[in-house]
Amino acid sequence: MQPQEKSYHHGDLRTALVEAAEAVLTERGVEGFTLRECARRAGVSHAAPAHHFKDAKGLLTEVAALGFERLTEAERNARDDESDPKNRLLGTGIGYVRFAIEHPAQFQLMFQKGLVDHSNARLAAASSAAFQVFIQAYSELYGVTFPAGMHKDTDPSVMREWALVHGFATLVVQGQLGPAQSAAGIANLMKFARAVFEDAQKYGPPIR
Amino acid sequence: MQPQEKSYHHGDLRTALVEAAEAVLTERGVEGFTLRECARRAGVSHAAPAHHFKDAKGLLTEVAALGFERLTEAERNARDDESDPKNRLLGTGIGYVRFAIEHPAQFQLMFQKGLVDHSNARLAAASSAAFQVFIQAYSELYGVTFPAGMHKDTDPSVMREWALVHGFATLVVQGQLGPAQSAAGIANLMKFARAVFEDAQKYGPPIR
DNA sequence: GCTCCATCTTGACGTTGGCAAGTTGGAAAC
DNA sequence: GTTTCCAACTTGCCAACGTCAAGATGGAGC
Repeated sequence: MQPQEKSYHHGDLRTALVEAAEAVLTERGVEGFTLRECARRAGVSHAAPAHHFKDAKGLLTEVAALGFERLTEAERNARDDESDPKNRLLGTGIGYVRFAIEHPAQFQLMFQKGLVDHSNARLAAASSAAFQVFIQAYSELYGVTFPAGMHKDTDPSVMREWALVHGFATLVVQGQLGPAQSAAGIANLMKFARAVFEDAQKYGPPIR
Repeated sequence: MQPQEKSYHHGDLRTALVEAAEAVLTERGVEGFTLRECARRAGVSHAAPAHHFKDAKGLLTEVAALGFERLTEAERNARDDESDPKNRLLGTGIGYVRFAIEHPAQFQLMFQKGLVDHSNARLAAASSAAFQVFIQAYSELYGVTFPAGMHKDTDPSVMREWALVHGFATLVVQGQLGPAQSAAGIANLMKFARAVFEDAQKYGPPIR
């Protein structure tokens, strides 16, 4: 950003494209994304991105990986907002939902098969990390341990928690629940999310 | 299908296009869908669909509405497969997941904002009906009643059930869990789904 | 001061969705 | 039985897209 915005031949085009892609996604949604628009916003020709990303999917994969890293951060932050240790798992889910609400297009991209390259190493690592925060919070709350690097589809109890949170987040993003644009709408949805998760925890396994 | 496949000027192009669209979605996924390919498969020119659907979104909306109607049927069938009345809610969820696994592209389409016209009456009705089966099964199991035509985002307990099922289904469709292509993979996932839902029910509210 | 090559540009190709204008042929009207 | 009409379909066009190939450019390193 700061170092010579107009060095013309150079400049940090790679990150500029990633930032442009995020802006396009935010403004126009996943299906409104075009590679050429990203190039325009970065101030380069339409063929320039090819020198930094193999193709459109390559750029989107980078954005998705970044999204998973931010999702992980959002989970951790919301978890650490909870003073009561019993609420740390709940908080993780709240952070998950809040990220989805605040970055709906990125969230949609991250979890949409075919739009990103799932064999990408950074993406896989970031995706796994986001899941690990979840499993860690579960382990701490219920006093159980799981093998490191456990597959996502192993334990029904962990899956129950993740599916609940992910289901709520996707329903919001997909517009199946109330409007998530205005600040009031967001606040309502977040309150509702907490109510749902608390309801689930109320009937959950005994807490150690 | 039967009546004069080649009347040339006529024929049931509307339904032919819908069937072609479903085939394209199945073969190429949501992002591989093109209106022109549908026209090709129906044996008409690329501009013919415009006389039956306003645009590509119009055709996809029809397909999505049909999908919701089939989802409703799948929920009911799986629910009625359960002899034990306590398992009728669980069965509804199983039917939901099975539909998603067997028609991943359609499922993705149905729940993707921006690809379909959400103001479409038939789509809204079909979507609502699919939710109603769910809420009905919940009511019967737990002996509570909800106002007819209740909004989706009203009751935390119902939402907890729906989000869990929808979350599991989307995670499967999005490829976050195991492979869902082979018959063995599908069977594994369905078994896992049942385990997750049973786990949730184990800790659910007291059954009347 | 020269050379090299990564970076960027220009231009092209094939494909898409959508619009406009022309064609066709069955059904309704006479 | 002929004519008229209009919904259904075709052809042709446009702008925009992603991607590829070939040429231009200019800073880094020698």
